[in-house]
Amino acid sequence: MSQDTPKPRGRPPSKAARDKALAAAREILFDQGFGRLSVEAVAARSGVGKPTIYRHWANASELAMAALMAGFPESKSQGATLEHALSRQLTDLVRAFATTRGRQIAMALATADPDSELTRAFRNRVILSSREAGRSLIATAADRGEIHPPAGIEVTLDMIYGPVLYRLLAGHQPLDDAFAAALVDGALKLLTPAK
Amino acid sequence: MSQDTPKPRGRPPSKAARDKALAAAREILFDQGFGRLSVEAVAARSGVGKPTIYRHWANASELAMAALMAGFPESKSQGATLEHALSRQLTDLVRAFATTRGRQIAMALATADPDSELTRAFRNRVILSSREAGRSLIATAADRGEIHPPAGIEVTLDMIYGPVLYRLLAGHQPLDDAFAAALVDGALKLLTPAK
DNA sequence: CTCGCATATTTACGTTACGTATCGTAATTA
DNA sequence: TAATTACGATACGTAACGTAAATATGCGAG
Repeated sequence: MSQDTPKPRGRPPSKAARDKALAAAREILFDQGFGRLSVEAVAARSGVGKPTIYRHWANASELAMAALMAGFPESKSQGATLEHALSRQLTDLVRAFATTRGRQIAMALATADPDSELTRAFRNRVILSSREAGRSLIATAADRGEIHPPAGIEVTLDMIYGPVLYRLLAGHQPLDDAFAAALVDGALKLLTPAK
Repeated sequence: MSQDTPKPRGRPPSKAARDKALAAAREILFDQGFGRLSVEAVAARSGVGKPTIYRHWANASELAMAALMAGFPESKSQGATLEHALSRQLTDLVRAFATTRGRQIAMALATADPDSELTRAFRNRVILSSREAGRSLIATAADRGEIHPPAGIEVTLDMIYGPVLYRLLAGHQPLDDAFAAALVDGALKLLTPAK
């Protein structure tokens, strides 16, 4: 583990250039949308050279993911009871996805190369972190006897968090607080064994 | 209802050209993927003129949706019991989304103009038809007393069908038959009131 | 201090696809 | 026959792609 600094020679990558590109990308995403985010537009807006951007990200989609990831809130919801904790978490999550950013996230996710390293990071950070937080909430509640540990935890988690993406993409029903509350109800029904 | 033929003058739109374009689009989607589907490529492959394609569809994304829609199986699952019917339906659905087409559907959905008429049709036909089939399955089962009609039917449906899209996009777990079976279990747990 | 390296910046290039316009032709109705 | 409309072919200007070349710049190594 001592050789992880193989002595970087030459001019170091400019963090300033990287940050300027990310900031410009965020601005474009915010007021023009995902469809307008091109590498050329980011280069023009940020003053960073196009080849420099390509040295940092493979394409516009990866740049968008990086921009969307930066400053994404860590999901660390807590609460006295499982119901309370889930309620807080799902309400926040649904509200976050109800914004314009929600659709941009969906577009980035669908458009991105599924095998890319950054895509995996993006999924973990933005999509799956809430799911993992839910997993630990459930584990904690099971430990203190509040619920029985569910048999199929993976599918249970999918049934709690999947509907959010579903409504976002299909658009058949609104992403609102009532939806979050109903999800909590459903989750508890899944986690409470029929007596 | 008798005046719906306001006498179309001139040369009628060629159904042959339309079909050739759709066929070429399907071929390109099948062996090159969504990213390679351009209007120019479809025009070149089909022999249909580019302006003609634009006369039928607004852009490549709409053309892709039309191609993906054509020949999409109607979800009309049945079965003796609710469990059996759901099992058949969800197994088919999960298998359909596990193919390459699944990702193409997601990309089309995410990149399409959300307000477009064709996008709505696509959502209804490809994404929401299974959900509606599930709704009627549940209604039938409730009618014959197999289950109690759930309180929040919309969210219940989302919890059953949302996870499929979730796994497709997030890619954290496989889309396989075991997943479908576990979804059936979860659905029944939601639909069977705790005694 | 100077050398050499790796990156930044700028400019330019060839490619692809976009979406539109124009053209002459084919098909259909009045 | 005349009017109308869609067809295929072709060409155009624009936008963005991703890469290359040339020069400038920062930093460690000798």
